[in-house]
Amino acid sequence: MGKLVTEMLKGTLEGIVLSILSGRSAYGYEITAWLRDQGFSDIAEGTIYALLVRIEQRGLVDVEKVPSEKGPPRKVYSLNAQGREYLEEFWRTWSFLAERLEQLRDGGK
Amino acid sequence: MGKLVTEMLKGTLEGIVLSILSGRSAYGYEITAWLRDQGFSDIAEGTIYALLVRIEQRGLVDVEKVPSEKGPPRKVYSLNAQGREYLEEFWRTWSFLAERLEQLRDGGK
DNA sequence: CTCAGCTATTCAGTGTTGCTAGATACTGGT
DNA sequence: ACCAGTATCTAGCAACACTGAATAGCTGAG
Repeated sequence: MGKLVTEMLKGTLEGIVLSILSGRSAYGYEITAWLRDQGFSDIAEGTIYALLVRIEQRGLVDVEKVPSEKGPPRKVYSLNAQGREYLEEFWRTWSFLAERLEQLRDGGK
Repeated sequence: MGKLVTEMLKGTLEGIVLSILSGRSAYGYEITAWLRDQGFSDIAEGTIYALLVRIEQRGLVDVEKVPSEKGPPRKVYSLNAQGREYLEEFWRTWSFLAERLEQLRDGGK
């Protein structure tokens, strides 16, 4: 991919991560690995950590420090009530945008 | 809408505008008005003009100055071959992202 | 004629976001 | 002791959309 996907991720990456956390708790390293698996090949390590700090400060997730056998302690994030609310708002916004774009794609044919 | 849609527009607004131009030529004021009609209520005037300058500099559009009966001359933009190519790339990237997101939305249920 | 209001474009400054690139820290195997 | 894999954090950067204002041309009301 490249620059195009990078710009598109602005605004959506946050929703993606929250969406992952809505299914199960997870920590940064794990989320990054999972995203790479899903084809987001160039998502930078640091990006996820910075994003997690942000959503924590906004109170969308709860954090728990869990010791790991394989390295430094993990910070495990889980979506809280406020986060769920925000995620719903995210999906509404996404739907709005996706609809308009699909319309444009068909119309532009 | 608000901040959420603003962030999501980063990267997609460009595709939206190119997509509009793939159907017919248009000028900034016209595009802004059309977008507002489509529900993008808070797209700023200046944003579209800045975007048009950008895509012009990247050689994705051709420009023609056309006198207007109702005001200063219009800068009418039309998509050129390079722009069409770029637009296709945009749709590929969009599809990639949209697919992943739909998957997440279903999975997160 | 002048001023308000619509048309039309431009620009400097700001905030948010993801990336780059590196530092830091803990564990286990050689 | 050293290295690889796990795990997190940080400072500085670039791109993009928004804010708010300035500029400029035309028309119709007063």
